[in-house]
Amino acid sequence: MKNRRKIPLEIEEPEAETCTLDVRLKILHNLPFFRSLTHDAIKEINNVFNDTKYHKDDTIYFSGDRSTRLCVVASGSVKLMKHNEDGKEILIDILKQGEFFGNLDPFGGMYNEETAVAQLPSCIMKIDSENFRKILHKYPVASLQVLDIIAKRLREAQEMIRQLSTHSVENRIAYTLIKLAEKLGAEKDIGLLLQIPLSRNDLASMTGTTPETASRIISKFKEEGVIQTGRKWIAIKHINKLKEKLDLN
Amino acid sequence: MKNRRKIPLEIEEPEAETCTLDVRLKILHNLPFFRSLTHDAIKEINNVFNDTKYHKDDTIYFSGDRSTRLCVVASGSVKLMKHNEDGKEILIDILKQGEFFGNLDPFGGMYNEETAVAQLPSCIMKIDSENFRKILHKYPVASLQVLDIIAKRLREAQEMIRQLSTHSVENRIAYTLIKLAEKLGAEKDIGLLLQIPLSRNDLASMTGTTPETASRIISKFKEEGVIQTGRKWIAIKHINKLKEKLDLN
DNA sequence: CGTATAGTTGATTTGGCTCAACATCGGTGG
DNA sequence: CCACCGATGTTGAGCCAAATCAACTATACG
Repeated sequence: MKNRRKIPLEIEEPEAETCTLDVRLKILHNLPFFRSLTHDAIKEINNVFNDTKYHKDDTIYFSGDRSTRLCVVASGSVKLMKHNEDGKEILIDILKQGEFFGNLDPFGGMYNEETAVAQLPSCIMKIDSENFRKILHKYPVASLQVLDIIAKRLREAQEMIRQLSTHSVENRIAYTLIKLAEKLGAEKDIGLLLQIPLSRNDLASMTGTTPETASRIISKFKEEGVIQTGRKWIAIKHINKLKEKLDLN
Repeated sequence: MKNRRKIPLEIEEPEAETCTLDVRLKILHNLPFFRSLTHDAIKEINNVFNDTKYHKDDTIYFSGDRSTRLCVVASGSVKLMKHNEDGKEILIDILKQGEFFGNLDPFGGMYNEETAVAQLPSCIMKIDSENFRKILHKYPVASLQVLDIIAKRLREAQEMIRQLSTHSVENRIAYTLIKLAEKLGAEKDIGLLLQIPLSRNDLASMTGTTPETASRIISKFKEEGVIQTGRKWIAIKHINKLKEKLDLN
């Protein structure tokens, strides 16, 4: 009856130790905001970065920590979250290789707004935001590109606000699954497999609901044959059906 | 019993026609991101801007419009909002003199994400975002400052998301009133008067609720003596009491 | 003044939260 | 290799905050 598989199906956990000079240069070069810089510039920039490896579930920094570092995911995956006084948490974003996070405005806020946790074994390249600003100052093109990325995140946040204000939980979960699929989906025989360990709790805190409600909706989607799931994994069989759900309401 | 005044109390509606060269230069100079530029640079920049006057409730642009303009509020006040298919709308922000909005990324999105409406008679200075980028490219300091502003907006949006996910409507309204008071409050005998026409509907769409619920909460606050209100205006008598509300829950 | 718009208030309904009991998975150590 | 246990996920029942629907009042504006 229940055709869910017993095994989490090969979620590849990337090696943590991929931070050789070569890899670093390549990553820096592929960063959207450094892409247009020369090789020499990248080399120079590389010197200002240092990197740290994290195990799964290690905390990279805590919300409220005084810190002025900008971080780049060199490998692995990072969860950004906020938590309330009462312990409730919300998951802001999941970042993959090449995405950045942390503080890039040493004057505005000297402390971190969110908590960053390695979702998988990860290598994080860090730079003091003061230095990063010097780089941006020196390379205006990079500056504009960073601007675009932040602007995009702002748009996404506003879209989230719109959804929280006006859409049902079912809608929001469908939307979130689609987004995750676009970002982290890998074609498998079972469907578009989300290449991250995603618990009901994670999904709930991404959509502003409770694990119980998330579970109910997921069960419903499963019954409808739209997705397949197991413990900490989700695969989407019919992304179109999910997208249809967005239209109603 | 009800001590609310009959008259909207002097909300000064700024003149729409304050877009003389002098004023323009002054405004440009006071823009947070141009503040550090020389007078000559400002003059040069001024040439690339042009301005348009809007009456109250005029639409500056519609969500979805194809446009690559960046806008700056020279005078007046602008509402940014999104609306759903079903007509429901959310109010993203209210902007005053010196704040900017619109599209500054001509490559990312060529169309507007929100609708912008003049909340008061307003003068809006506009620049093609391509030209704005040229300016930013030329003046890296400005670029970094724009970055900081966008980053701040992102943080605010994320805070809003957190609140929508975890706080009660009463909390959110209290929070929103405090924010508005900080931004738009003017000391009057009745308290901190919010210098904008703010309907229950506006308040509701800023906090992700319905006008009815907003009205109920506002009534409650009024009974508690925390605020005074009338048609399209709110004055805060005891902002501390509002702030206390944030702590519970 | 009269009318349209904005705001209030009540009654009813409901989506989703809470609390609670139970099922299942997967890792660990015997 | 299996049994066990903690973490994770599921499901049900009851409840509550807030949405909806609806009737009504107050306000400003022409």
